[in-house]
Amino acid sequence: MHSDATRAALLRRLRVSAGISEDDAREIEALPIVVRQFPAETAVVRDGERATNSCLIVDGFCARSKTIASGKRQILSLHIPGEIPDLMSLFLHVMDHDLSTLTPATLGFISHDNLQKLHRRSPGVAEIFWRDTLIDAAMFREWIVNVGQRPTPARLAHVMIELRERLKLIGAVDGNSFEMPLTQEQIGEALGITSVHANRVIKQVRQEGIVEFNRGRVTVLDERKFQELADFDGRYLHQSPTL
Amino acid sequence: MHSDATRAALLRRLRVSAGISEDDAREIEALPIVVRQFPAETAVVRDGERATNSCLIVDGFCARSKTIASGKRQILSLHIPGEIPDLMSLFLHVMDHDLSTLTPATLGFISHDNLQKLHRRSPGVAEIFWRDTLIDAAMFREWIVNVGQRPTPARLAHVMIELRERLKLIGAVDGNSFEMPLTQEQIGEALGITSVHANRVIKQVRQEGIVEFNRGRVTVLDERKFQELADFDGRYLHQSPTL
DNA sequence: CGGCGTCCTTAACTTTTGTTGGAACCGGGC
DNA sequence: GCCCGGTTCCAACAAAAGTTAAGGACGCCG
Repeated sequence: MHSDATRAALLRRLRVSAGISEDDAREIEALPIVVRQFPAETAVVRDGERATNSCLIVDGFCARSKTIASGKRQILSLHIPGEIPDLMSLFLHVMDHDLSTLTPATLGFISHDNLQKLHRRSPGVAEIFWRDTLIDAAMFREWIVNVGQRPTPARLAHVMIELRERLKLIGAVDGNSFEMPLTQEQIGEALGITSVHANRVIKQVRQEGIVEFNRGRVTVLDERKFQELADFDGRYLHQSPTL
Repeated sequence: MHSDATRAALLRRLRVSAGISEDDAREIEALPIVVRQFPAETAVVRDGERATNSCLIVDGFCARSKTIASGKRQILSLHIPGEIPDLMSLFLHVMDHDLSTLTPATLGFISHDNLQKLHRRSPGVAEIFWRDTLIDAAMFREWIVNVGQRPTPARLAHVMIELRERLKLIGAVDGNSFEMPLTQEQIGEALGITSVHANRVIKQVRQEGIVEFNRGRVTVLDERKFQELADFDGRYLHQSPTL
């Protein structure tokens, strides 16, 4: 079958994480997708907008965020190739948050019409996508815990490990290092702290020889300490479909 | 049709929030539900358990939470009659958080088998439930923002208003006051602060004449100040199905 | 009705985090 | 090579939140 690069990461992810059947894979391969390039730091969909497409990340990094009245911004999640961060807009038509690129990105747009049709035709695919939005919610739950309860160094380590575990699924971890293209300002927005405090925390874990963070790349120096610091239990990622 | 009290709050909520059809309502009325009583402060399902049922709150209040290694607990959401807090376990079989009662509660258990069958039979119902889990996720997103970015008095007010707006749907708001059966310890766990700080914050909003909180009941004294403090925009609750 | 346990309340003190402002660094464009 | 804008980094100080400890209110149960 014709399996183009656009869908490769998505199918790879679904195969590992959702145990997709070959029929379902074919259905997904047949989905019409319109590909478009975006520069870094650009809004893809904005809070309040009405969406008629959902967006597959083909290449690059994205983030979801909300901005409150005072102007403070909270990053809700990071997204990598193979993910469809705004699948929820299929049923929640008006966006309640922003989706934007972190890096230059190539995105594939899938119309809600076509997704709906596919669901009617193939309930199995519908379940896979439903499950995907449920995992999304599970990640939000863990993010709440991170921001609400963990000491700031643990927050940083936790976000890093979550990202790494997801990057592994698509084969994007290179030994002990991986991409995490955020500025310290953005790291602060993800962890619920200011950028200067983010800087303090990064400095601290660096000095303790646990992890290096440089120009959007994480390098783990002491895996044991890193894990211990992060208090990470990957069960919430629900990466095993059989469970 | 036989519309018993068990399903009343659920149907009321779905009618307002999801625009359910009469056929779908009949399907839901026909769902077998096993009702059980629970005392206050009791686990219904625990983190790590494998669920074969989902649980409809018929009466009483529940909360979802996660506990980290250090023993700290984060409350993720509050739940009221008519909601199915663990609908997600339909596809994410092993729980990644706890569901427990806050008050004495009567809960109705719906087997995953019956839910699956209903979805196959009636895709419209499946979409309604899917939408419901997506709203759940939207509430988590807002909860992240609350804990991550808002000053603590605003956090408190925001959680209160969210609860109130949801209680309105099932007709459980009595003028300017409504139930919120949490101890100050639990409020702290919801807001990501300690119980003594929760006490400070409650004292402050009380002294400013904004809101009273007493033995699990909220009484709003100054609605304007309350709204302003909370920075509340209910769009994320997606209570209008047409949008 | 007295005692016990839970929750609420507060104070004093410590630690964490935010704020402000500025210096050093770094990469890209000219 | 050099300037420019955005990061990164840092220090000094201020504010917010955590910790510990203890007294008081309140309801429940014996």
